[in-house]
Amino acid sequence: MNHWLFKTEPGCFSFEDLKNRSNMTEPWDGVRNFQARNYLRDSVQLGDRILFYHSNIPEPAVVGLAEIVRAGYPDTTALNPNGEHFDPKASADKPIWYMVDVRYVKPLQRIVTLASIKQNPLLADMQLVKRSRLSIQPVTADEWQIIMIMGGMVEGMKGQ
DNA sequence: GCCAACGTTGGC
DNA sequence: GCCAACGTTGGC
Repeated sequence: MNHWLFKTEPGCFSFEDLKNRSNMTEPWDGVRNFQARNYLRDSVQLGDRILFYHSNIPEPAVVGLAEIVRAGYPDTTALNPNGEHFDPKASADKPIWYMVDVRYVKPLQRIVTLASIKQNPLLADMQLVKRSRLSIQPVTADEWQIIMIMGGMVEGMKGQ
């Protein structure tokens, strides 16, 4: 199983919004970056776990956990000329863009801010630190575990 | 709202 | 196929 970090602007779609969706599930569409697309198309698998990250706010942070409930499939919002994610180069035959479905799991006990991630030398190699603009990022098992500890999700380590 | 980082586009 | 120009992201 792989781990990922998915970024979103909470003003656009937040972790709370995900919780309020039917079945707490939402298609993760509109990704228009090739590197992120490649992850969605080729690497993200059913059951993979997600760090849900809020960007573009005063205190950017990982706020909760989600999971993949459907692996990559064509992002049809690229075919809708009236939608904001329309791409004239995409077609049903060659969709270009891909999406996955994600489901709400649970919030972190404590959010893990970008500032605290940057301060942790064990997380210095995280994509979030090194390539901050990428909206879909792989997270290693070690990094995941550290975030879980920082987020108060590991028994006996709350309050650290 | 500024600006650095960086991905994408397009002229040659 | 190089690389300058341009657009977007996202932290601050």
